[in-house]
Amino acid sequence: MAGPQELDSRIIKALRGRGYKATPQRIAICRFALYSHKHPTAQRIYSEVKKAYPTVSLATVYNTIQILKDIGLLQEVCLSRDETRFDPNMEPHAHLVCLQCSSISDWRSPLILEIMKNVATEAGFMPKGQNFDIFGLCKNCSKSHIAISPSTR
Amino acid sequence: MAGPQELDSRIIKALRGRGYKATPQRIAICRFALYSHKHPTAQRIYSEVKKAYPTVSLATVYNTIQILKDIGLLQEVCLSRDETRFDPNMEPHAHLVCLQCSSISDWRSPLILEIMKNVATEAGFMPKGQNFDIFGLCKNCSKSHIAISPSTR
DNA sequence: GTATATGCAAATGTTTTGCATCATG
DNA sequence: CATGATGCAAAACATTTGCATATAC
Repeated sequence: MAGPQELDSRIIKALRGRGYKATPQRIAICRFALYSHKHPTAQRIYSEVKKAYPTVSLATVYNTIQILKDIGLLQEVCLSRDETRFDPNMEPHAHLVCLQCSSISDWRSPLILEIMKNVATEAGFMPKGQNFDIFGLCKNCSKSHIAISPSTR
Repeated sequence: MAGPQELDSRIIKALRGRGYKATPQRIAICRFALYSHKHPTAQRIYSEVKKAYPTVSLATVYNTIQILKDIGLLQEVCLSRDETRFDPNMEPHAHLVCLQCSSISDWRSPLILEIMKNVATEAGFMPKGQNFDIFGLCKNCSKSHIAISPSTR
């Protein structure tokens, strides 16, 4: 397991390696965006970083997000017009988005890669990336759903 | 094949059946949103309908889109923050989004349903809907890509 | 010391809302 | 003819931009 200071030095290395300055605000933003495992929104990152740096601006948050996208460490997950989230998991995977509690969890499946292969061989489409969102009820919420309305159909 | 007037009467039936009035603007909007096969944006629908109804407003377009979503004839496809499109194909399918020519085509695959089944049995997640976008180069664009830069890697 | 990043405020673009007028059923 | 829809303008948001000041290297 990587400790906090080890994560920070990874971040600093990644930024400097691409010619970006490793400012404290940027490091804090990267820490949350890359390692919080929360699929955060820009606002959420902003609120979080504000605790340590009260004068930080949304412009800086967006600027840093853009850098992370450019260097391939973060991708956008656009669930709906007003629900843009960011995801540091760059491997092909699906998001299980709970319509009740709004939780988002990652789901890895070899079938995703298989679909992308099929698309290439059968449609001549050359895939570069993907975003797969599955909307429904998570394990917890579907339990309580059954408990509350057992005869719904 | 359904003729234009047959499509219109389907639309009118769908609207009235749910207690909505079938105004000419609404019919024109539905016609384009449901049958143009273009995955249009709200602006695109607006421009198109403006040709026949120059005073139509974006508010009416959004209002009608909302109705179509409510009655299950249309869904949102959020490709990125400034690329919200609408899709009348309510069957599970993927979108092949070309990064070069911006074309979007539908891709049906039984593997998508299989993934949704796996998610249910293995993660206890009860899927209600999905959105799967695959970004890359379409058949045409990948051809010209190869032609222009044969040794790229 | 210099180039770059920050934070603020203003601008942008999409979607939503309020309301008086108008058209559908 | 009553209810609900339209079109306009203004409001609400997230995101981007411009610029003077501050900071990293």
